[in-house]
This record gives sequence, structure tokens and C-alpha cells, in this order.
Amino acid sequence: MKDHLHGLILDAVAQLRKEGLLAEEADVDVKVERTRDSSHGDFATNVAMVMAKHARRKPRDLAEMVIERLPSSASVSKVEVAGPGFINFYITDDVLQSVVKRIAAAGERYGHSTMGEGKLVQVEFVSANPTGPLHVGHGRGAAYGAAVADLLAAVGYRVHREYYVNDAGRQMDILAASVWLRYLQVCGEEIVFPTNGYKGDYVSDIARLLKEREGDRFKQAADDVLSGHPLDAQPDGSGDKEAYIDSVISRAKQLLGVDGYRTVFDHGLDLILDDIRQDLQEFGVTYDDWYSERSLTEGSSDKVQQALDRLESNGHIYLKEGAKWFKSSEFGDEKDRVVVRDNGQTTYFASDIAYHMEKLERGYERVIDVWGADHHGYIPRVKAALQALGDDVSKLDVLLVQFAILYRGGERVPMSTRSGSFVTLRELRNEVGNDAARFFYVMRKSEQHLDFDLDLAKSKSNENPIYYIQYAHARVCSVMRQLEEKGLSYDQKSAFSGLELLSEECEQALLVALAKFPEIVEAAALNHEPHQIAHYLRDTANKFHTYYNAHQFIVESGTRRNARLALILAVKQVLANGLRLLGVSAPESM
RNA sequence: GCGCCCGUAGCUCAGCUGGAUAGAGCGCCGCCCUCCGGAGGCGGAGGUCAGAGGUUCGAAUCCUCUCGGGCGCACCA
Repeated sequence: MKDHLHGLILDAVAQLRKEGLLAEEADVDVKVERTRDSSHGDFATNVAMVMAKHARRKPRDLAEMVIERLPSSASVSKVEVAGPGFINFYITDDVLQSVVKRIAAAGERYGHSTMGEGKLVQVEFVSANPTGPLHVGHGRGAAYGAAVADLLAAVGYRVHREYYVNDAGRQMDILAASVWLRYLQVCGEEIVFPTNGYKGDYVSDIARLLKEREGDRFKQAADDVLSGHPLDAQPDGSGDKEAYIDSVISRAKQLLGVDGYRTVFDHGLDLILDDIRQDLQEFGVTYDDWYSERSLTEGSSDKVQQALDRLESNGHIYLKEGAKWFKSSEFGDEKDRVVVRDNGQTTYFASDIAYHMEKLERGYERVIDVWGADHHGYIPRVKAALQALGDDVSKLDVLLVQFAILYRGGERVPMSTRSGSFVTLRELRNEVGNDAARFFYVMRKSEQHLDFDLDLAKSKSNENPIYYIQYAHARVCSVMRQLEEKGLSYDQKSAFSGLELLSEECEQALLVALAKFPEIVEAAALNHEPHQIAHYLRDTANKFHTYYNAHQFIVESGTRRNARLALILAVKQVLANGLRLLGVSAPESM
């Protein structure tokens, strides 16, 4: 419809030019938008105002001139000048009501489009280190990333969902060491646990399972394991927890041997990864690929080495104090970054360069990374690396997700990862349910801090937006059940022949809302803003509830009854489609 | 100190990439069930869009500065 009107306007403008009433140039941005207020018609354009200066005429006069030259259209019932010079268009009732038919025909595909033309897009999200269960912060990334991916798929992109598994690196070594030390405790050794180890109970669970599976084969005497290290951090502030844990790790590697260490390491990794995978799946979040960091260096080709070689041959690497540095400052980063440490180990950043290089090699039209906002400082260096490699940086979009803060009884719920007292995603899901969790996570703009009110999410009342929307859906279902109980049935043919009966104000408002849905989905997808869907659904549910209170659907007149039922069935369809894009269920009854 | 995000109703937030009198929800006040689920609806009060400049027909929206919050600035991941 917008495009249709846009065409009409351009025709009129062209006519004005032909008549010499308008200069040739004037490359202006003509917009056709939905009006916010129905007293302004259905659509409005700003042509007259943006061209007024050029035409040296008053906006309102120019608007009149445009209107006079507007080709006639069967879908437009009225055109008028308003306000400072807007041209308002009124759509015919026929066009307005036809949305009901479109929705019935498209069903669960209503709102979808082919705008993306099947182009490949990759969305990488969550990608939390497999050093422990997901917590509520990861949950927001999961809900947001999944919604962004689903939205892009809905508008016609081919979406590849990926989780980057950091199955290498120091954090994982710390996990392996933590598991092993707990294992030794299970074996009866007296082990003082390192301050910097992973202290969560899950580590002990993993250790017990290791004992069950492997028996005593990894057992070593506590003295051999813990003696001769630098001092661990002490309550008085002395000691160095980092140096201590690193030393413990190398002792573990030495005592267990390559194979033994790898077995312990992978035992922990696999169990945690399985847990994460299951957690996400239960949350309705699935992936096409779990991409292993380790696979970048293992196997036939070493991607990290390739990336570094490419940077080096492009002259962007230099040596300083025994380490290899990437000149990222030449590409907008605030300073240069180490890619190979003086001990010969490549850094996490080096892996990330290789990973992003590899992503682009795979031929995606767009590569989207969803990161926690605390990683924002990392963006310039990754982009710098891609640029230095000669890749097209503009293909990479990094979306940041701010933290979610939980509130219970008006009080902030304390969260601290290291102390082991964090709230896991699973705990949250169990407490408020998947639907409320998915919805609350995306109901705010992603770059906005999220106050997650646990009491509200659980409450079954009008205060809770998720119940409000789901209730609207269930209410439609309930009406249909009621219809059946009265021995009546819905007749679509009759309904479609009587759509002109949908002339009540609240019916018109609903029709407009339903017609807007595809535009909302498109905007939400392109801007990566699932919260737009959440707000739209709330608004549409409200229009439905208003309708419900004002009018009876199951009325005597068959045609009117069917027309109204057609409308509320369309509402039901749109609510279900919208909720599904957010990963939320649309219950038939509650 | 430098960089990123954010300051809109008492509270939590929208504001469609510059448009018409700034919108919701909660809370507060007052109404609405002989009727399809009251887990609902309607109305009211409540705002100097943090502040100051600028850009233009027009600014909550874009630019600059100031003030106030959050986060990040490792040879850690």
C-alpha cells in the first residue's frame, strides 16, 4: 500500500515538472508513512513540505497542486491537506477489510516476506565459555539472538545459527584443573582448593562422575600435586592467585600426561557443553552449528596460523619484547594488540581473528555477533583485524546486549559468578517459565539495561504483559469453543461476504493493527529489534480486549457473526505468529 | 584520563531512523458483569523529553558542550 501511494505521488510530481511548475532537480526524500492518529487518515506524505523550499511555494499550496495531479486509485477514498502541509490519504474500507482474507490465506506465514531474497546470514550468539552452566546474563543473549535469527528468517534470509565454543585456552585449563582437584578430593586426598578455581557445585558433580567412570587412574598424592607452587592469594593480600593456578595447571599436565590431561579436560568440557545444549534447547533455542575454537588449529589446516601469516605478509605484524603484535591502531583501535605471547602461545584474540576470517570465507552476506555489552571494547580490534586481512568489514554487525538485573520483592537479586552464587538460566526458567523468560528478555531494547522483575513475570494478572497477550489468544479460542457449544460453526464464505459489516471503530482499529504486522516484522528484523514485536503484540492484544468488552461476537445475524469471527480469528493468527517469533507459546486455554 | 551505552510521567519503558496536541503499563482516583473466561474494559490526574547552544519549514529524535548513571580500557578468555 505504501509503495502504491508512493508511486501515485511520484506520478503527480513528475506531472508538475512537465508543466514546468517544479524544477527538475530536487532529489528529495519523499516518505509515505502510516499516521499515528486516525484523524489524520491512514497514510501521510511529507512531499509538499520537503519540496516547498525548492518550489518556492507554501507547503500547503504545493500540497494542493500535488493532490490535483494525483492519479485516481481504487484503494484511496479521500485525500486532503492537513497541518503544516501533510497530504493525508484515506484508504477504502474494502482495502482495509481485505487484510482478514490475506491473513486467512497466509496463515502462519502471515507477516513473513521474501525481502531477504534467500541471502545467507550468520547469527552467532551466547557462545559462553563452557566453564559452567549458563546464567541469567547469557539468557538474554540467547533469547535476543534467537529472536533476531527468527526474525531474519521470517523476512526471507537463510539464517545460520552458530555457537562458538571456547574449548581451548586458559579458562578451560582452569576448569580442567578444578575438576581434577575435586576428583582428588573424591579420591580422599586432602586438597586445599585454589582461590581462582571454579568453585561451583557442578564441578564437584563432574568430578564424582569422573571417579565413577575412570576409577583411581588419575589419582595422585596431594603433596605431589600441591607442593612447590608460588603462593596462592592470601586473606592478607599477599600471594598471587593467577600465578598459583597457572602453576597448578602445568603440574596437572605434567602428572597426568598429555592423554590423561586431555581426558579430564574433555570430560568436563563435554558434560558442561551437553548441559548448555540441553538448557538452550529447553529454552527453545537451537543451533545449526557448535563451532569449536579448537578446530581452528587442529585438523588439516591451522586457521590461526593462516590468519597470522596473512596479517604478517600484509605487513601488519611486528615483534616487541618477545611477543608478536598486530598493528590494530592503524585501523582505528586505540592500541596495538598481542597475538602471540612471548611464551609462544597465541592469544584468544588471535583465535578470534581466525574465526572471523573463516566466517567471512564461508560466504555470508552478513555476519552478526551478539555479545554482552561488557565486550564492547573488543569490537574495534576485531574490525581492525578484518580490515587488515583485506576483508569486507561492513559485513560484520556486532549487536550488544546489556545486562539483565533480577529483582525479587523489589530487591535486587545479588549475582556473582566467581563465588558460585549466581542464578542460572535454568533456575530462572524453572521459576518463571520459558514463555515469561523469553518474553521479558526481549521486551526491552537490547542496549537498554533490563530490570527483570521475577514477581511480575510470575504473576497471572493484567500487570504481566505476557499473560495479557496470551490471554487474548486464549480468549479467541474460548469464543470458538463457545460457538461450538451453541451448536454453531464458523462459515468463512459467509464471513468474507460480510466484511463490510466490520465498521465499528474498534474493528477498524484492529484491522489497521493487523495490516501493520508485516511492516513491524520487517522493521524488527532489519533493525534487530525484537522488542518492537513485543510492543506491537501488547498493543494489538489491548485492541482485541477492548473489542471483546464492547461487542458480542456470537450474535444472531449469521453474516455479522461470521465477519466478526473472521476478524478475531485473524487476531488469533497474528498473535500466534508474533509470539512464535519471540519463542513464546500461544496457548488455547490458560 | 580515553572510549562505548544510557538520562522521556512517582516507577518500568515505547516513540516507527526529523513530522502534526510527546505515548503505554504499573501505581493513584472514579466508573463498567441478567452478556462469548473480570487473567478484561472505559475515563481522570500526572511531563521544561537531564541542561545549554546549533542545524531547518519542523528536533525527544541529528551535531557540539556541560552535568548525572552504567560498562569497558591485559602478553585473561
